[in-house]
Amino acid sequence: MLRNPIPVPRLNDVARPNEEIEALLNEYADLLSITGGDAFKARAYEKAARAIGGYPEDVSRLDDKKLREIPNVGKSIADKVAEFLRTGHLKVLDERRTAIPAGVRELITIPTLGPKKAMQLHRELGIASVDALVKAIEGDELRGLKGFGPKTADNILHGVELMQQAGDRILLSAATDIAEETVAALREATGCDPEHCVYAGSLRRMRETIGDIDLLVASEDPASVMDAFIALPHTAEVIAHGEKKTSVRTVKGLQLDLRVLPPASFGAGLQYFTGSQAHNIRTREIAVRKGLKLSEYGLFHAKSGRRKAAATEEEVYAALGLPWIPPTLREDRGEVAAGLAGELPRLVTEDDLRGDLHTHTDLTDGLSSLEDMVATAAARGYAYYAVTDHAPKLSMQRMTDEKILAQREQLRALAGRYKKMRLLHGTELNIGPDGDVDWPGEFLAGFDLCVASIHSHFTLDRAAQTRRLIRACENPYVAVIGHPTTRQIGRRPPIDADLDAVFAACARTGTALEVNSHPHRLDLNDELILRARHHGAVFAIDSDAHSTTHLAHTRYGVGTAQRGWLTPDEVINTWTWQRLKSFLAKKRKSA
DNA sequence: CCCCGACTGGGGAGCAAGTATGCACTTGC
Repeated sequence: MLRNPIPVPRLNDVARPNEEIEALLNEYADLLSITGGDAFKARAYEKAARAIGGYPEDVSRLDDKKLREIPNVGKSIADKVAEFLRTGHLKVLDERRTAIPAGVRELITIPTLGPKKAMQLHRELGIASVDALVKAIEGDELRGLKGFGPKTADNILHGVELMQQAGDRILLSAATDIAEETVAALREATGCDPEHCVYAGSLRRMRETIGDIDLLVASEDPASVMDAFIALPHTAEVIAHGEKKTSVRTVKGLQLDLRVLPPASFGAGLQYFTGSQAHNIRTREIAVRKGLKLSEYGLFHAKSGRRKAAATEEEVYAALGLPWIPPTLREDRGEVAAGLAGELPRLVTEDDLRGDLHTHTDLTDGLSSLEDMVATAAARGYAYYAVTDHAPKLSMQRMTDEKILAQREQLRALAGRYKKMRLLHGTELNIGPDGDVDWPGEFLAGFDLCVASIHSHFTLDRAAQTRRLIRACENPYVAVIGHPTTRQIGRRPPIDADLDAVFAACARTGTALEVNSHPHRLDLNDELILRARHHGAVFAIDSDAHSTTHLAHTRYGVGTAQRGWLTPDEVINTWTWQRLKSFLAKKRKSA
């Protein structure tokens, strides 16, 4: 079931049509499954939504015939897409929306609460929002309702809590899209200097979720910029509108703050509004000790009030005796001390990545063909690229020995076309409850590289989870542990395991830990990367792409890796193929 | 609803886990 519990705000008329239609079709599928009837129909809409969301071409530019060439899009759905593109509405969806309150759809975003139970709650108790459900549980109103025992109530409350941890925050990827679109629009505004129009805040630091978006513009003409900002089509409500700061809430409820500064203060403002607050407190302490005062307008001599630095961040940091500190490090995790000591890490960047070691094709649950995935990878300039489709134990994917061996032949045949990129044939193995994987060693030896991940039995106890992960590390053919904690932001908690023991096992056995770049995963996250580093483990920043468009998700993985202080030397897919090859070979020797 | 292989209709994944219930249903993968 494709759901998105975290509201993904979109600008009305600048959102990518593919994503807008994906959301619409998903909503329709949800409403179909709530009202019951043909389950396959709802599934068909979900599949089409996914296919359109991941489709590389802008669907608004496709005619009816081309629309129907998208896999899982037939006549009916193509007609609906065309209807939406033409009219901005979908009649059948509007009808369903009238019949089912939005809050009922919201209910099925609670983990463990599906369409059947949501509809039952609505039908029998008139519950039409998450809040109303929580109140009903707390008021013991579910007692006697068929299918809702005490455990179910507990699970619902726990699920709601999980959702609320993500709170009103949205995913890094969604916030990035909105911020980039808004910045692009503001750069066109009268009085805006395009060179000094950026986003700051937690988004610039690349936190995994974002509460609101801070925008920063240097201008001598603030009023014009503010007016242009308010006039953007996504604005639903103007919260504050002043000379220096304007805040709006978008149609999807996301807050955007715009601050306009004099050009001479831009660097100080950027430093200040990037944060984090804890980092700013550190830098201010240094300023105070030097007899200086740091604010969003600049670094000043405390006594004379004379400005010492303000135009660029580099200047401000330099005047404090610090090198420029990358925003992803500004969390008060020792970056100021490291900067003072001249020991800031040389962080891994997207340019450092020489390949992607975890990707899928339409042989399993991917949306793009092997040829398309490989061509897109080559266009990214990779030196090597691994195709790692799901292994048989994830039975929903229906993988067989024959299919994966046929894919290997196909890949080898393709290799001749790519002189600069080495194609690797791999698989994403399933780590069973005991730590076993799908195939025996002799079959695994045929792969160039194996990722191994947990896809089931998420609730084993701590000892069992730890044991299974360590056993997977000890498998000589497992090169990478994929999305090690299996958490999904706002959806699923991480498994309970003694991760320090697992990290130590990775370091000992020469197994890389994945930094999965999928915006819903970002797994390992920054804090766990920092912990794993201490054990001497190495990492792989992978896209886990299920579509050609997902290969670019590595930007979020790289941001997360930077927040974990990773250098290229610690990331195996920045290495040359020669070095990576010997890394893989060394572990296999233990077989 | 889509796809496929047929030509008008059938199949689409199918199981594990958990809970409530008394052997069934829902959820999630």
